Amino acid sequence: MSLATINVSGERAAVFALLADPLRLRIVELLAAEEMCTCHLIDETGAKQTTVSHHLRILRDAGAVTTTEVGKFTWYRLAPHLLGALAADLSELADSAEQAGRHRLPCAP
Amino acid sequence: MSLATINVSGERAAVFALLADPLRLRIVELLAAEEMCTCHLIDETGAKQTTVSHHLRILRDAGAVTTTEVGKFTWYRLAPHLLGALAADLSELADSAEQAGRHRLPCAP
DNA sequence: AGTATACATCAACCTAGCCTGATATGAAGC
DNA sequence: GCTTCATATCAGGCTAGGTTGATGTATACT
Repeated sequence: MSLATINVSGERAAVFALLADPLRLRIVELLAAEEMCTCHLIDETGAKQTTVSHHLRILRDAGAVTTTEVGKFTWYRLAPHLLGALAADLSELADSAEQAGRHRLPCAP
Repeated sequence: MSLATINVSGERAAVFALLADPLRLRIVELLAAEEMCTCHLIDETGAKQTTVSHHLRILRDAGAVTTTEVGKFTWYRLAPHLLGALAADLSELADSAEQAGRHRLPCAP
């Protein structure tokens, strides 16, 4: 596998990893519906404050969310194109899987 | 958060987790292009046989791939609708994120 | 029958990542 | 200025999961 391929798969895998935790995926789903501040997310998920803050940091570090601070509240919204790009990638993958010829390569050691 | 919601997010997160490892994602990408046997996947990825076998087991257990045994070879193909369903879910999420009204809920403790 | 090949499983190790209690920071209100 | 509230960070414990060498199990070949 080429280095480029490793990197591409690695970067995409990193974005999938963002969605691979149930609580973090739930947070992303909530933010997909509307902008929310940390207190809402704690309320809606029922998770501890530190836990929610931990996952928000992961999403922030990955550039998946942006923040606006208003007084003592911090508002989170989804970064616009990250999910869209991933959805496009995944759809393309699913399509090629659908249309892939089912011929078998020779097994020639 | 309701139990149902936990489960839904949990199941979806589990599918995303399948794609969250670079090597496993690479394997899925390769299988999206054509049916392959283990030896091809080892070749293409450059990973050790046991490592590839380990990831194939995870994909098998999750129902993401199906196998056909031909002699001493095992052919893997992607399960047809798993990726498609996930792509649809993700696109829906991305769309709602795009169209979400940017009003802010009150923060009323 | 004996050997080689393809693949799976096992056991052990190691790292990444999640959860949490304690603590820090910083804005609001009195 | 002190307290309160919202949120972030830190440090520690624990678990899940990735990698790997050794080993098991078929199948194919001679």
